[in-house]
Amino acid sequence: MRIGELARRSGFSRDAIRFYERQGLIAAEENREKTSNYKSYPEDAVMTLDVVRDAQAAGLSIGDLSLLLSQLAAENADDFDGDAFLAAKIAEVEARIEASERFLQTLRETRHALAIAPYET
Amino acid sequence: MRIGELARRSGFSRDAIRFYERQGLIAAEENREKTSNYKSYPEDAVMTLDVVRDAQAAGLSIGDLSLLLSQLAAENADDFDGDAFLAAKIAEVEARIEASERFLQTLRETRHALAIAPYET
DNA sequence: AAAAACCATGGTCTTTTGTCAACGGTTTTG
DNA sequence: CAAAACCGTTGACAAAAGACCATGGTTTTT
Repeated sequence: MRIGELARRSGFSRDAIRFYERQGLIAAEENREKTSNYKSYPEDAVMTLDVVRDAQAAGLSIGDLSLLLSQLAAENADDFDGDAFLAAKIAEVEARIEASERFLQTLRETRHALAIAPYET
Repeated sequence: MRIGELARRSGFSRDAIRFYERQGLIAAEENREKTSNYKSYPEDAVMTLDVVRDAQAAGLSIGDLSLLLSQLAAENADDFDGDAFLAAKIAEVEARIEASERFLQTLRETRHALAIAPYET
């Protein structure tokens, strides 16, 4: 598919998609449309971008994601300890979720307090 | 307390604290140390910064936080619908937690797959 | 066949969240 | 008291994650 369709189906802008491609998160298919010079993206780019969305929500940087995804598709698992990296990222995300839940609690309590006494001066 | 102690106790750098102060997240006490011109921060700034840390982990921007905190200390709840804002932020954070958990699952599955077959080419 | 919509590339611009450096004062410590 | 550590202010700089614009081609629609 071309970038426009990918944008529609993924919910990202074309510019964002091009940016992700430059960062190595997704790749266009090898052979461009010969006549037009248009790029073509594989079906699974949509799924990859879905993961990217969640990963960003979880606080990962594009750089981290780039490492991870290249890791998944890696042919040489030698030059990089994937397990340690994964373990570290898992711990980070867990910590972020815990902090988010603490903060959620704060928000809820605040809301409650405002609902009870909205006109205190 | 002065900024150095606040930095030690909160875990933020002095520069970050000054930045937060400019953004209105915390405030120094009114009267500076007369002779020295040093600022003095109240005890509860430490707690505020703890909340700031969690809020950032939960994906809130400084701008959002600034609104929220000013809302909490507001004397006029009129010009701003605090409840709607809180409700929106609560929904956002909940969504982010859900996305984070989906991604966490992806990470764990990936780790598992790598642990089982680390040398696949 | 025009017009409208799409695409690639390259470059600039923006926002957010700080960091760093410099300068001149202040406080604490040896 | 001198050195070291601290403080305020200002201003420059930086990295991340895109948005935006211009240019010049390509498809699709009318």
